[in-house]
This record gives sequence, C-alpha cells and structure tokens, in this order.
Amino acid sequence: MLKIDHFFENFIKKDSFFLDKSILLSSYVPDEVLYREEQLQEVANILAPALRMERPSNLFIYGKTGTGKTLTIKYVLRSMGEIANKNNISLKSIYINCKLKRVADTEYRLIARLVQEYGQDIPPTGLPTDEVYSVFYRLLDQQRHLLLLVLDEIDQLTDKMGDEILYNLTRINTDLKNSQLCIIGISNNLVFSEHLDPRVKSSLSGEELFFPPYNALQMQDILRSRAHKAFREHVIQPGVIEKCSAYAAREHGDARRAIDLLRIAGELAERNNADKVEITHLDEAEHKIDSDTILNAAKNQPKQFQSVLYAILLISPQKRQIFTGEIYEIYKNLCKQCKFNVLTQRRISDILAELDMQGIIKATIISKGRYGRTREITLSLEESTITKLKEILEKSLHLS
DNA sequence: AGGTATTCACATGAAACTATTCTCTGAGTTAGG
DNA sequence: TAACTCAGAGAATAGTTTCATGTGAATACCTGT
Repeated sequence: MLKIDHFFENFIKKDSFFLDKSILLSSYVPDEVLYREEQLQEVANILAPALRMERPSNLFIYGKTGTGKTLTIKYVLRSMGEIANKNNISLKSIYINCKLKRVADTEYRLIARLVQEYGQDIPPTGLPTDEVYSVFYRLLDQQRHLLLLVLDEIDQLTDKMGDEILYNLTRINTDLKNSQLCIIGISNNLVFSEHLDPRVKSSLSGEELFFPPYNALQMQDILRSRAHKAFREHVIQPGVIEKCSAYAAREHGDARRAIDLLRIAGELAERNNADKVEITHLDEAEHKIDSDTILNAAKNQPKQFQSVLYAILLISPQKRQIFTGEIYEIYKNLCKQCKFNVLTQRRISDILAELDMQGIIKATIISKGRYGRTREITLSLEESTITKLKEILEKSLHLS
C-alpha cells in the first residue's frame, strides 16, 4: 500500500479532536449569548416596536472587536425574524458588513447590495448613483413592510466616503409612503460618532449602546461552553481554557481571538498527533496566528506595496529605525530593477501608513528636530517570519 | 542662561488626472415582409 | 419596418500625481546679565 494511502487510512481511523469545528468559527451564532443579557434585553427593547410595525429609533452600537456586538444583533434579528414569520408580520432585516472589499464599501455598492437583497441585480458600474437610489426607493416602497438595516463596521464606510450615505439613508423615511426603515449601526471605533455630521449623529444615535469587553472569568465561561460543544470530551487538558482566556484578556478581552486561538491550538495538536490539547499548543497557535496573518496580508498586497515592503526588508538587518526617505531611495532602485514605474514619495508615504494600519509594519511619526519629521519604521517580526516573508515577496516580484 | 526664530524632511490634505470597466443611447445597418 | 450592431457619452472606482500647506523639536541666533 502506498504511503500516502496509509496516511489517509490512519487519518480516518483516528478520532478527530473535534465534534463540530464550525462552532469555533466566528460566523457561528450560538443558542445563547453569555454575559450579554443586559445588552440583549436593551436591543430587544429598542427594536421590539418593529413587531408592531412601528418604526424603532435608530440604534448605534459600539464596542471593541470581539465583544459580542455582531453576535447579539444577529441573535436578536434571528429571533425577531422567527416571531415575525409566525405572526405574519412583514418585517425584513438585512445585515451588511461595510468592510467587505468590493461588496459594500462605497455608497454605490452599498445601495446596490441592498437592491440585490430585494432580488434585483444592479450592474457593478455604469449607472448614476441617483438611479440606484431610486431603484432602491421603489423596491422598498413597493409593498408595505419594515426594514431593519444593520450596517456592521460602519466606521469603515464613513472613513472612506464621508457621511453623506448615512444622511441619505436616515432621511429616506420621510419620502417613504408604505414602508419604514430602521438603521442599526455597529462600530469598533469608540469615538466614531464624534466626527460625524451633527444631523446624522443625532438621527443615527437615537439610542446608543456600549458593549464592554469581557473579563477573564466571563471569557473562560464562553470558551468552555463553546469548547464543550466543539471538542470531544477530555481532549482539552486542564488549564488550557484558563490560559487561553488570559491571552485574550491581555488583548482587551477579544472573544473572537480567544476562540480562534483555541481552534488553531486544537488543529495543531491534532496535526502533531498529540493526545490532548496542551498549553504549549496554545503558544504555538498564537505564534502561528500572528505569523500567518502577516504573511497572508503581505501575499495579498498589490505589487507596489510589496516592493515597498521588500525595500524595508532589505534595510532592516542593518538598522533598527528606518525613515521614509531611506526607504524611498531603496525602493526607487528596486523599481528600476524590476521595471516597475516609480511612484512619488507622496504615494509611498501613504503606502507606509497603510501597511502600518494593516499591522504589517510598525510606523510612528517622530520629529528629529532640526533634521525634520518623518515616519520611523520598525519591523516587529520574528526571524523565521522575516525569512518566509522575504521568500514570498521575492517570488511575487520575480526577484532572485 | 534663557528666549525666539529657523529649518529640516517629511506628513497631511485637496483636487485633479488616468485607466478600466461597465451601461445606456441613438445613429446607422441589415434582414425580412 | 423591426431587429441588430456599434461607437460614443457618462458613471463608478482605484490608484496616482500635483500643488499647497502643516508640523515638532533640535539647532542657530539674539539678548540682556
């Protein structure tokens, strides 16, 4: 028998650690939401009028990542949907994540997406925005119903496009005859509403709700309840859950990260033929997550971004702090070498800022007094990650 | 010594431009009656 | 005459460039002691 066949045979025979891995994915909505009773009730109170076909006030939810915002909303919407269905109430809810590239990250695309939810296709480009709006109006008003529109990561939208969209959406109601629209905004950014048009602000945040981070104990319970359903019994060594939640608490109580960590740890343990998931697997998992996200992000960057990144890698061994000007010089040479067109320093400045935003590099603006003001760039990566990163970039840029 | 003023090396902003992808429209062309 | 083709006008978007303005603090330059 072939070696590989053997491997597969064993693979099947060996019991998996997991009963149901999907429970540990971030898309999973559990049957109960732990430690968010208060918020859950609050959301329910605010949105309940919708079931009587009265328009609830717009709701604005904010809190850091992994504090259960999305989960809570999805949970409430799901149960409201069921009730509405049973009682024949024409309630519709649409959940849209505004961060998704090329789906809903501009005004045009957002509205187009909404229209799509009503079963009509809008071409990706070519139409005037007003046209798309009017199609949306028409569909919305066609039959009497109430629409709950959830805009997740709404800050991404306004960062890019300004708050005109929100303004338009909030005043849609005045033009509608049959239907009504309620907007629920979700944001990770705690000061998001500060720099919003006052009109939009007052209208959007009729009700505001803050989601505090989970503390370590709550996190443990959450992890335990998920782990209980996702893993087979006794495969998790005692202490792992505790350690995992401690890791996450260190990062402002991000439950999503904690759950990811647990899942990856499980996968690693399984792959290493271990009997149980141990604490060492957690460390390994954390490392893997960090390194993977960076490598992945780097892989998916446009060519110019990759060149800039590669330029940084070239200087980094010799210096601890690197400045924009130095990078630009190296970058220029690099471009000549691979026959790319050379972008202006202005652009490189933006690219560096963006790489920083994505967490691939660390850039701080410093003033060197008489010697100017610049970004100070550092790579806080492990040696092994740097090597891998270099390989990836060389391959992608066709360098030897 | 203490206080201003300069100055560097970019950062940051706004507007405009380029290229690509796509729709819509209306003129010109074609095929069939 | 209806159906078809096809070029041109207009939009949205991403990625840049151009031009203009902003900026923090180490130095240079005074000033009066």
